Amino acid sequence: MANGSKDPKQILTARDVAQLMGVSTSMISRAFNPDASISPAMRKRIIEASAALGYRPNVIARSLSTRSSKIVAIIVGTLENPFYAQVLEKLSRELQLAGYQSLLFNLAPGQDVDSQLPFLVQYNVDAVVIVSASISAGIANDWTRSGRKVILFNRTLPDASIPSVCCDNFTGAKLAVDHFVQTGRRRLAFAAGRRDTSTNAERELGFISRLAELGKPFAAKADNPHCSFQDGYNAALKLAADKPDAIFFANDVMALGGIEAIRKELGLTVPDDIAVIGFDDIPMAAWPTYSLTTIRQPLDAMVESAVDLVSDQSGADELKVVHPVQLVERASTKATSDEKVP
Amino acid sequence: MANGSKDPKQILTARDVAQLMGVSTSMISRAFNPDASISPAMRKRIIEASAALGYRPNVIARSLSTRSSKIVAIIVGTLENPFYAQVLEKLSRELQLAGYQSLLFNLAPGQDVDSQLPFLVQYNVDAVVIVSASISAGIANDWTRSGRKVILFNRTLPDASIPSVCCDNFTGAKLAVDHFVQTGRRRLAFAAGRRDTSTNAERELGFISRLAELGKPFAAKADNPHCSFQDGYNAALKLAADKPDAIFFANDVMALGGIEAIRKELGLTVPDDIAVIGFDDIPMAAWPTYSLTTIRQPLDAMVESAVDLVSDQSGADELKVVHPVQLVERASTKATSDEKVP
DNA sequence: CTGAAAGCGCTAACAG
DNA sequence: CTGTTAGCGCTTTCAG
Repeated sequence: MANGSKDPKQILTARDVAQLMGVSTSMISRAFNPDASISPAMRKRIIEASAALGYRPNVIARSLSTRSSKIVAIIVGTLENPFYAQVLEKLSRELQLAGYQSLLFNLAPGQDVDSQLPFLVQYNVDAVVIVSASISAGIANDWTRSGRKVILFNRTLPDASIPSVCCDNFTGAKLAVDHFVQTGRRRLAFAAGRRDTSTNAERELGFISRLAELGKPFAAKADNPHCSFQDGYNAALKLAADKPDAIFFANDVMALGGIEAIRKELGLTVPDDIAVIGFDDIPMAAWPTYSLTTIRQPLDAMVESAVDLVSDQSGADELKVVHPVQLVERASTKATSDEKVP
Repeated sequence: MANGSKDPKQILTARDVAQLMGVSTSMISRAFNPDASISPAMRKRIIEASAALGYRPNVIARSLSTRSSKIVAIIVGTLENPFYAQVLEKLSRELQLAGYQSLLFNLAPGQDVDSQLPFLVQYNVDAVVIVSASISAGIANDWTRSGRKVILFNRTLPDASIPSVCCDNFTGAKLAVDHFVQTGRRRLAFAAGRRDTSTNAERELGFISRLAELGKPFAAKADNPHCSFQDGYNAALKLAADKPDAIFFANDVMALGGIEAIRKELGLTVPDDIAVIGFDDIPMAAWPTYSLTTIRQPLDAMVESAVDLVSDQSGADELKVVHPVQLVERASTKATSDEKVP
């Protein structure tokens, strides 16, 4: 019972360590603060003692003082699209490496970012990264004005000066058209994603404008609310009415759904009857059954840019980073029958 | 320039609101605290004024006082398996609904939980949910003893008294065996996952013991370090040497890889030549190409249990929740040729 | 039911 | 370089 020395709260504070070492608490604070004036010897002593005692500065208390929490909020929608699961994983990992922790906010289907932001202010987050969701320009500007960082990932907002990192969707779509044309396709169709996202709008614009540049006809287009596998499946069926010999899907998940529909429902083959190109290059695109030609987003580079923006002290606004894309050719667009996907 | 009233820091504190309303800061604190003694009228007035002014209590400051942050840490490994992406999504969403925020910790491939835990203590997290990763009994006990909650999701730790939520892996595996046997399969093989996880060990045990109960022979078994698509692919090839007519994979992702190998590499069909069962019931299992029979984990119920454990005040330790599983029959085990997966 | 006062654990001037 | 003194914004006794 009578545990003589201390109450059993088990967890040390800076003052405990200070008393134990016979120094002031400021000293122990400084020891953990890279650019504080403290003698190397003292710092070493403190760090070592802390390690031995198992003391670690309380981040909560620290952020109350500094008004900077070293935590960044990541706002994501559903993770059912593996691409976003990858984004989240890499982003949070890289942020960790850069010394940040990630507070995860899941947007329920109907929810919009704007309504969630006020919530975040309570957490003193240093930045919020919005992955593939939209935010209204007004709110975004309010936030950046109040000294907080907002970074869009995979979206841009033309009329607001918030930093964003994207890939070159426009060029990506053009690459798809060119590849179709080079491999002899004539009737190109497009399975669009949600109309209200910059990403999809850019892909659609790239597709259509390139087709126009080449003087090629445009077979058909289908719109899709959710960008899901099922949407891709349905889109392929709808587009089939116009007899396309190639379909560009706004993302890989939709393309996989499309391939399923082409095979199972229409009884056609890919790529012989219909060639298919997707966008993202998710791991599944490489699976033999699909072997999907796609436009690869340079995810690592994009994540790196995002982390740079988060940790950037320069306060440079209006930073819109655009990464180049690359077409990855697989069987879903090859015409030679020995390589075709059955 | 001369913005008379206040400095432009934009963000209100309890004291600001208190002064504006001519009450004490304690009052505004109480207004936001459900079980504090305050007159309903006063509370109403304060809540309304706060809403109008855009004031929200600062969570950081609050958790410094209360030593409870209303944030829970979720520790996950890779999200490349869609099942875990789903877990993360649902878990964080439900926690949000229950008033918690999720701090996400990504374990790099080599990293173990033990080394990360000390890190978490800094954040005053109310609980940590460890998803599909292992933790040593010693550390786990230390944590629970120091008043913090640790909850294992999809793992158990027999020799430690930490709460966990799992599905009935053992029975699930038995169901798979029974289903194979009932549909006339004779040479059953098992593609195991990592040996060092309770989940996989239970599945393996269930499979083998049921086979023994039935007096059936055991065709073959392959071990796999990563439980990935590629692992499943390789496992199928290795197991093929023993000519099984049915393979049970430790999870769906592996099963999908196995199906690919069976079709593309071995030139056999599913289910005619080899029937396949997976585990988890990820969305892809239902895709027509795979139409994978699988053991469904009741994810919603499991997440609900986890949230209950997090918010449970009863302090009841030694809570190991096990949810029943269910076999979902699809084409990968049907023998009738009109339904077979070509 | 309400106000005053004393912290939570840390950082940030300010002296020495 | 080091110690002292105030807070960060909120909660929580303790009086009244």
